[in-house]
Amino acid sequence: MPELPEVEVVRAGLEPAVTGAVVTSVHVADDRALTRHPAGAVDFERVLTGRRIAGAARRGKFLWLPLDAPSAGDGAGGEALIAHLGMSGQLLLREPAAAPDRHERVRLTIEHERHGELAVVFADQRTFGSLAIDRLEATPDGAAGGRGTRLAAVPAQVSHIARDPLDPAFDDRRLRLRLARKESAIKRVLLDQTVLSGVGNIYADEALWAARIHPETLARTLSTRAVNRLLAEIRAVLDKALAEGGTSFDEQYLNVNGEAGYFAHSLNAYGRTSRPCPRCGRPIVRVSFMNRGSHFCPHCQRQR
DNA sequence: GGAATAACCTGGATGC
DNA sequence: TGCATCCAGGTTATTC
Repeated sequence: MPELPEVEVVRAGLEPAVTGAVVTSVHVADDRALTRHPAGAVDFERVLTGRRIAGAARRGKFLWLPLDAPSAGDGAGGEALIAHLGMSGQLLLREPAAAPDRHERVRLTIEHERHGELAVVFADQRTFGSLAIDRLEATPDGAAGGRGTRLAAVPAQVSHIARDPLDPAFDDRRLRLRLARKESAIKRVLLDQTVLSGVGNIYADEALWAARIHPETLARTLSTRAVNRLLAEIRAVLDKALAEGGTSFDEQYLNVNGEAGYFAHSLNAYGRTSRPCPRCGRPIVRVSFMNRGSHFCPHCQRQR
C-alpha cells in the first residue's frame, strides 16, 4: 500500500528519468485512471502532449511532475501532472516498445535528451489511484511545496494536504496544538491527511506500537512528551522504511523498475496478528477500526 | 464545523 | 472444480 516511503521511492526513481523530458504521446487505456481529471481523457492527452517535465515532487502520498509552460503560448502555465497511487497504483519506467503491463491504465511516451525514448506507465489493479493535470497554487507559508521542488507551490488538489513529518517546513508546534483540540482517537488523526500527511494504516500502526500508545487513545489526552515521542517514532519508522525501499505486499507496491521493497520484514505490529510482540512476547491483536485492520500490543499499548 | 461512516474498486484467499 | 463471500485500505462525499 503506497504510503510516504513508497511514494518517495517512486518519486526519486522517476526524477532523473523524467526531468527535462518532453511528453511525445499519451495513451489513456482506462478512463477510471483520470477520476481526478474531470475534463476527461481527450483533454488530458491534448494538454499533456508536447509539454516538458520540469521535475518530480511529492507531499505526503501525492506526487506531481511540474510542467513547463507550453511553447504554443496558449496562456496555460503553472501546471503539473499529479498522481495519487491509491492502494495499488504503480508508476513504472519501461522501454517504449514494451508490452502493456498488467492493469496498465495510462502510458506516456517521453523523449529525454540523454536517456532517449522511455515509457512511463501508470498501472493500477484496484483503480483507486488517479492522474490529473492541475494548476499550481502558491503555498501559504512560502516554503517549497514538497520534497523534490524548490517552487513554493503545490497543485490545487494537494493544497488541503498538510506537510509530511519529513518535510523541513513541517511545524511540530502546530501539530501539537491541533492534537490538543482533537476529540478523535489518535490513530484516526494520524490517518487524517489534513493534520499530517504521508502516514497510512501500516505506518500508523508501527509508529503507535513504537511509541507505546493505544490506537484508540483520544488525541487531546496525549501529553506533550507523548506527542513528541510519537512524532519522533513516526519519523523513525518512515526513515527506516524509506531506507529499505518501502513495504511490499502481494506486489501491490513496486518501485519504478518493478522491484519490491523490504520493509515488510521489519514490521513489529502491522499484519502480525497473534504473533508475539517483539517487545514483550505477548500476542499482537487485530481489531476492526475505521473499516480497516488495526494492529497493536494490548500489553505494551494500554488504553488510559 | 467537527466527527464518523459508507462507498468506490479488484483480485487473492477461503469456505462450501 | 466452481461459485460465493470476505478482505485489503486511501480518499472523499454524505450524514449526524
